[in-house]
Order: sequence, then structure tokens, then C-alpha cells
Amino acid sequence: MEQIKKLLDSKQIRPTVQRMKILKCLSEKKGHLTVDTIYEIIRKEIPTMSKTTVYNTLSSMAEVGIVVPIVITGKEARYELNTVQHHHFFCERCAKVIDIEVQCDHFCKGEINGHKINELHGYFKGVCKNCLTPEKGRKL
Amino acid sequence: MEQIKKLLDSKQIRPTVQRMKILKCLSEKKGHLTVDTIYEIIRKEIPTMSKTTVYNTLSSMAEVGIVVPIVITGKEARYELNTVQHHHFFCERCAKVIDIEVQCDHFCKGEINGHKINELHGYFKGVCKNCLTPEKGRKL
DNA sequence: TTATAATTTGTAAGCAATACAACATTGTAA
DNA sequence: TTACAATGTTGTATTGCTTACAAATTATAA
Ligand SMILES: [Mn+2]
Ligand SMILES: [Mn+2]
Ligand SMILES: [Zn+2]
Ligand SMILES: [Zn+2]
Repeated sequence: MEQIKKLLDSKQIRPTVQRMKILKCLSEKKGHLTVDTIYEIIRKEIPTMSKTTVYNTLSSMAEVGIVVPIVITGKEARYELNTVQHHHFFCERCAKVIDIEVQCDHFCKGEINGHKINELHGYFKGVCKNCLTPEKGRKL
Repeated sequence: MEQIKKLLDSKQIRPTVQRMKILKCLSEKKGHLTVDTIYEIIRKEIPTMSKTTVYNTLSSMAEVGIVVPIVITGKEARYELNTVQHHHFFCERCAKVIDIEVQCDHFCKGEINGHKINELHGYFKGVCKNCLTPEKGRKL
């Protein structure tokens, strides 16, 4: 919580209640949250919370690199705190997003075929371990 | 053109005029086309063409693996013919999508951390070679 | 040809995301 | 403290991509 405030200070973003809550969500729930999920969680504590604020906050946070948007399905964006580079696994059955630690050579380069790289995104689609197990799976 | 018909036959999809045109678009323009782009191109020849048909066709083609949807921006999907595995580079300045040949170890595996892999997607975001060159760039 | 199935079309509806202006809060300077 | 500007939040309207659905058209089979 104090961490979050420091994070915002470092980027010269005023730590408002709404912004803090949004980041707290991402840090506690360990990311990959949709805007609506964040909105619904916070609304329980702050009934006046506006979804627009969630959108605005995440946009500005993404611009300064505090959070990163994850676009996989094309339906809705997800967000997570910007930590170390990693890939994602999207389960086509339960729609869960799972972190995949993977060292990709192209990370460091910063350039490929003459094109300047700012971001790198990698993700797999398939069926997650949990959904593969007959006893435990069949969540959907 | 005859190639395309064979492709559809192999998947037992009837090669209608609309379906052929859509695939011809993707093969001639070398992919990465939005639904709307395809729709506008074909509409010049077939004024009655429906955008719904473009959506329906691309969806069913994607299901059988003839085309693959490319989701990068979260705004609109793009499509390309399913060829060899490759990554993409998205230029944040001119919005162009460029093929990147890259051999990723995780292709073949078919599995990672116990999760079954069906698809792999990788893309870079940044500024393309063309937009980097001052004389030639500044397209936007 | 006639019946039946598959495909296409046009419109309505869904829904994430953005635009925008009113309202509220905070910071700054008298 | 008060006044005022700057910043942040909220609610609603609007946009734009995508899907749902039923009518119309076309292809296939009898
Ligand atoms: Mn992650
Ligand atoms: Mn490509
Ligand atoms: Zn799963
Ligand atoms: Zn470019």
C-alpha cells in the first residue's frame, strides 16, 4: 500500500483514493483483470466509483509504464502491474490468463529488421492444466 | 485462384463467389486486412456484398485453420492466410503490420507447464523502419 | 419442377471503449 | 481563510466493432 504510493510519486501522479484502489486491486488479485472486474470490486467499497475513472486511470498508468494492457481475445482488455517481461497462456475453456516465464531472445535487442521495438507480447492459446484434468476440469 | 478452390475443397467448404473473393483478397493483398477493408474492396465488384458474410466467412475459415485472426490493438481484428508460423511487428506510428520471421522454441512443443498449446502468438510494438527514416517517414 | 438444405443479406442489438461536460477536490496565491 | 485555477471524478451520450437473427436468395436433391 505504501509501495503503491511510492510508485505513483515516482511518476509524479497524484495518489488519489481511486488510483490507489485500482492499483491495489491489480497487486492483490495478481493481475489480468478486466476493467469491469476492477470496477465491480471497487464499487463494493466506493459505490460512487465511476467506470470512466477506471478507464482513465489505467490509460494514464499504461502510458507511464506502471501497468500493461493485455490484449488477447479482442473482446476486452485486461491489465496487470508491469513487472518482469513474461508471456501469457490463455485457456480457451475457462478463459483464465496464466503467466508464463519465458526468456525470449528478442527481449533485449530493442530492434528487429530495422524496426525499433518498444514492446514485446507473446501468448499461447490452448487448454490449461486444470481444464485438462477430467476430475478437476470441466469448469465450463 | 484455382489454389483457393482446392483449399476450400480440402476443408469441405463450398467455394462460393463470396468466399473465393474474400480469400483472394487475403492472398493478393498479402494479409493483415481488417474486416472493413476486405468488405470495401469486394464491394467495388459485388455491390451487394454483406459485411456479415465477411464476418461469417472469416470465422468459419478461422475455425478450420484456413485463416488466422490477428489481435493486436484490441480495436479491430485483422486476418491473414494461415501460412508458416511467424510473428508480427505493429508500427505505433503508421499502424502497419509487418511479418517477422522468427523461430521460437515453443512452437513445436505443443505443451508448456502442463498446459496444452493450440496456438502461439507473438508480436512487437514500436516504430517501423520506414517511419524511423526522417526523409521517408512522417506518414502520419 | 418442387422440396429441402445451405448461404447470403440487411437490420437490430450487444457491448467495450471513448468523448464530453458538469461536478468535486486539491493546490496556490493573495 | 478566501478566491481562483488546475486537476481529478462522475454520469451520460456516442462511437465503432462484432454478433444475433430472420428474411431472402441460391444451390442441391428428389
Ligand atoms: Mn501476466
Ligand atoms: Mn503475418
Ligand atoms: Zn482452463
Ligand atoms: Zn510505420
